[in-house]
Amino acid sequence: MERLDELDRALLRELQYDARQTNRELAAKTGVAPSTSLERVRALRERGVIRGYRAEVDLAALGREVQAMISVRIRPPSRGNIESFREWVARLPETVSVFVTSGTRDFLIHVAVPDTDGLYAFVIDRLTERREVADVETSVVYEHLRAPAVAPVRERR
Amino acid sequence: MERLDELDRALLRELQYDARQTNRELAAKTGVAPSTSLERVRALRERGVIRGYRAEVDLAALGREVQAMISVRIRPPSRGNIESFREWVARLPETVSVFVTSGTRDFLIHVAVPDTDGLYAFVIDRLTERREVADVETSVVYEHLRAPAVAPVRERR
DNA sequence: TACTCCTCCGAACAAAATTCGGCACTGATT
DNA sequence: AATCAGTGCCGAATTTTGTTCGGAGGAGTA
Repeated sequence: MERLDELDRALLRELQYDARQTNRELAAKTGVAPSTSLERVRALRERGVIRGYRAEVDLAALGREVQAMISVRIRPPSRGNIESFREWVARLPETVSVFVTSGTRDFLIHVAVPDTDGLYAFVIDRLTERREVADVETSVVYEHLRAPAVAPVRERR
Repeated sequence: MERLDELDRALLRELQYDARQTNRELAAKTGVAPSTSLERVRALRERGVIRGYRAEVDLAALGREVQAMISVRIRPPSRGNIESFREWVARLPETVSVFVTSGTRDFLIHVAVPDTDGLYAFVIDRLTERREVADVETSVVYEHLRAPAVAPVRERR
């Protein structure tokens, strides 16, 4: 994969910070012409460096006040079991994201639910309906910090 | 907080799927006039329901091929220790996100580093420089699936 | 009915995205 | 040293979009 130069990196920093700023702002902040930044960003998108643009939504505002990380052990941890569980869990409405991991647990599931009842129900109703789930451990998430995308680029010249 | 109606929800779905589509597309897909969708989206942003817009970047393309979840126990788990560790770890360049959790561990840190050496170095150099870190457990992340934002809205009429 | 409050609409205007011809630079070739 | 191809960037022209705002329509109230 083609390497990224300083301009690419600056554009990525800016777009992680605010993906909806105008191309003109992007160009001004990175010190190039709008047509140049447009072309670079398009290339980054086509190369797959930028995977997409997402609105970050406040889960609490959607009525999902309680978040948790649930670690799951699958037995036996065969490819078939891992893959089918992965597909299934990623599609549940409670699921925010899924990590497939090494170690004593095979999955780490980030869920957001309306309340603690919803959390309990998720664990004892949803998860246990899967035979391959051997072990579950739930931790409530008090706070979730995203790493502040690297500080935005300051204007040049 | 003011409740969300069907239009708000449809707009959120669309913006989670693609935050860079034009307001006109948004309006067409949700069956309202562009001025209406513009006003709704602005309100959602001002209310804090939409927290921001982010480009999703392929970490491997940035040379961070290895991801891990690192759970950390802080001793004693006093407010001072928790808060200072949280601020410190969230600012490290390796950190992708930080979960403050209940249970036997106090933190879960999602990191992305160039290679396994980088991971090892993060754990034995960075983390252990903090006195309050009592215990660390590392799991390599083989795969990270984001829950597919709910299926986009189909065009009305 | 008359009134107020909202929400949404659509046309007009301002601003942005997008295209594309051409210039400048680089490196290879002769 | 001169030529040439390839590449990346620029800026003006064009197309598309964002944004504003007056007014229409509907719901609720007195």
